[in-house]
Amino acid sequence: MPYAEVAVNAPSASSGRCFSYCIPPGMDVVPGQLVRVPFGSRILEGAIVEINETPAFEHTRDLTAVIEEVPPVSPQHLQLAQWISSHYLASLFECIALMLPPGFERKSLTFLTLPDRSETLEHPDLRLNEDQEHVLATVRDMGRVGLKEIERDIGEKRAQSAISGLIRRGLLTRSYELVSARVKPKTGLVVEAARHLDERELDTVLGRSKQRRALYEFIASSTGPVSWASVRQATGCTKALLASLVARGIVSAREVTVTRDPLAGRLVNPSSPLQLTGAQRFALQEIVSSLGKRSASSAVFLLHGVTGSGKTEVYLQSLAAAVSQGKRGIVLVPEISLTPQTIERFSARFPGRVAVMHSHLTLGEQFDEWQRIEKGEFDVVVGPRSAIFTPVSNLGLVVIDEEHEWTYKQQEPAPRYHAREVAIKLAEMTGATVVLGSATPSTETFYSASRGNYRLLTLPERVTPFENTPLPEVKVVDMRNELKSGNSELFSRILSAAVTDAVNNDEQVILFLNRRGASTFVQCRKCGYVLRCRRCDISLTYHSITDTLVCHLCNYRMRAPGVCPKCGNPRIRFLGTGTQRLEEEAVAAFAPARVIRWDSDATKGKNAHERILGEFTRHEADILIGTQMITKGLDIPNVTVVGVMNADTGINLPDFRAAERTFQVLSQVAGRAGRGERGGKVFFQTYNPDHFAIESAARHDYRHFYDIEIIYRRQLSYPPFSKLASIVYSHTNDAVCRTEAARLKKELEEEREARGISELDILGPAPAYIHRLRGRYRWQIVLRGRDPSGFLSEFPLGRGWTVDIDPVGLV
DNA sequence: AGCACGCCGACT
DNA sequence: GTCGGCGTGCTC
Repeated sequence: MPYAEVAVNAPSASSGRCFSYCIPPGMDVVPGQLVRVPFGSRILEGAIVEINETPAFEHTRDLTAVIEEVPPVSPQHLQLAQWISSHYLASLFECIALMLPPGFERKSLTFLTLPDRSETLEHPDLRLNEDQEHVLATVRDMGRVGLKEIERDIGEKRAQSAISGLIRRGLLTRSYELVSARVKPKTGLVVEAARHLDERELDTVLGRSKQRRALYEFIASSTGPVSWASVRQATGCTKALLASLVARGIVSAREVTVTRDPLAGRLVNPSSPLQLTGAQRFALQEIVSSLGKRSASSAVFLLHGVTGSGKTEVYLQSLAAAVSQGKRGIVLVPEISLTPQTIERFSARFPGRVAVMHSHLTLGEQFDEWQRIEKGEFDVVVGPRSAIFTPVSNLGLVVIDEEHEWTYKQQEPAPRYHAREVAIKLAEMTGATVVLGSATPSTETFYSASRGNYRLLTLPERVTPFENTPLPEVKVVDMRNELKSGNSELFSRILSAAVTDAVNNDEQVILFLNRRGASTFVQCRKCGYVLRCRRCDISLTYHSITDTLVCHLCNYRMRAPGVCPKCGNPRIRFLGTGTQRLEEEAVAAFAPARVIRWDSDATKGKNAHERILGEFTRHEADILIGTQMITKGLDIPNVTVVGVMNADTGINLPDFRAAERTFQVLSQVAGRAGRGERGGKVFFQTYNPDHFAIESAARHDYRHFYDIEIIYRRQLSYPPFSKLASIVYSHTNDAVCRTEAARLKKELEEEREARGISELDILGPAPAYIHRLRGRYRWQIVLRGRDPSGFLSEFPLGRGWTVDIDPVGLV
């Protein structure tokens, strides 16, 4: 009698815990399959992880059923899910769910029905309140009512108390139903002429009906089968008319599965490989030679090349090499750069063989794309971080473009995985090669490359249509001097002059506003000094209610100073200029230049991105104002001036990666200028002209940045010299939250001593950077050490705690 | 999501 | 002593 170990979709079945079930005779199951299982009083979904002759638990119940709509998860993906579950401390079922087709819903709906025996209904001394009468009447009328509907009627709280009262008295029963597949394959009617009639037959078979004749002729004139939907649209005929033709046996009609293809109707001109530079050729050779090797360990390459150095061409030719060996590839790109241009670039090189996974596709399109990947209809899958989980068999190559991007880390909900780490793990299991590409690699990745864990491939030159266009010249503008000289405008004099010049010459300008983290820190307007935590070296966050400065890692607090502690200046200001104000000031300062704004407010609605971008590309506007969004994929030769309004706000985010982020963003913005033959100028307005992140970005010098950054990381033992884990407690009451966090910290410390672990710092508790979220307060503890994930895996956290391993951004 | 269990205060 | 509120943990 075989038994199945099942990962159940229940919140308390956290981490990798499984439950044992008996496989009833006649039920055919394999590991990786989705099943329904009895769990307490409910039926839940689960995934079979293992099948054994003996159960791991004595008292087993039977599996209820197999969920047929979903193909079993492959053994490799199952293994990957287990790794994600143990490393990121997420429930195994949630991790397996990452591998399921899009649109697979895992919701359980509750329904209310009357009990079978209805004699209790007539019981005389049952006193019911108004809500209960209402619920009972509704259920009597409808037979079966969804819990959601009752809740909509009388509110969640009242519905629950009324219903539980009724159930206790035996007047009502509750049942559950699982919605497992919200999306289904789409079918459509296809018609075809069954046989061709000659002139003489036409009249005898079709009769005198003109309409009938027109419909037949339309169908007969098309070569092969056509969809009924298109025929109906063209002829205006009804289904009854079609039926009369089918009945006469001269037209055949059948239901077929229709593929919802996101690339349908887009004609691409197939592109051929481009001529490579020496460095590109070398990189390609190295990658291709690793493809052939069937070694157990993975080969990870870091392809480090400045903007425009031709990384994509190396990806394309590496993929082509993998495909020619009968293998397949996955290309991960940050969501924001998954533009039509990117997709076209890949699909042009592999016509008809590229799958696109994208959150902007309809669920139906995602579903069909996924199914076709599973069937092996594609050689290359392009998509955001979740595309790493698509069922690509015979994986040979994984490309992660812009590997430093934080969008590769899933934040919410769990599992909070990093697609880069998952890809490396998957490659390790499949023997695939990984190529990490970036102009500004993350410090961790570059460190790995410098240690020889990854192989470093460098593309030093820019390959643009105008041979060897130098990187644009960057001018760092010291805003302290502007203030001293009496200019308190947003635009420095030099930027103002450059913009005016460009507009007069019929050239275009991009003004970039770094909005992230603005207005949370205190900065001296004279010397640019920003207060930082002495222990954690992250900037202190200003809290206006208490007029204090707080460190969000270790909870160090101080009263906000009235004068600058460094130079004594009383003008300590709070930054925060919106894109709207910048737009207004730009319109006023550079009239009659045409200004458009591109930020998350301006791009609400479908195709807004493409519309605004198109407008600017066609030179219907002279100045483009934007935030982070404009740093990606904009490639407009006519842009000759790029101004960064506040280059240093990013530096002051309370995040140990703030300098790295700033460097990356500035480098990317600087790459937006001078992509045409006229070259370009870039201006960084800043209060910190000497900061190494700004300096290195201005000099286009990654190594300079890295060499300094790695020293700071070592000094403060931040990654890559340690690993971090952030654990957050959230509660509606701030004091409860703080007390619980303090209690857990003590327990963690005791556990650390008990286990004799030396390399583990426990920082905090401190209020989380977003202290209040959706009405709940949040406090966090940060663990820093060699293996915080391993430490926490044997230390179950109670209710209300969430874990984030290797957190990115404002934790 | 329910149900059992256990702890604590108010009452017979 | 006993009833019942609710907070906590378990469901193979």
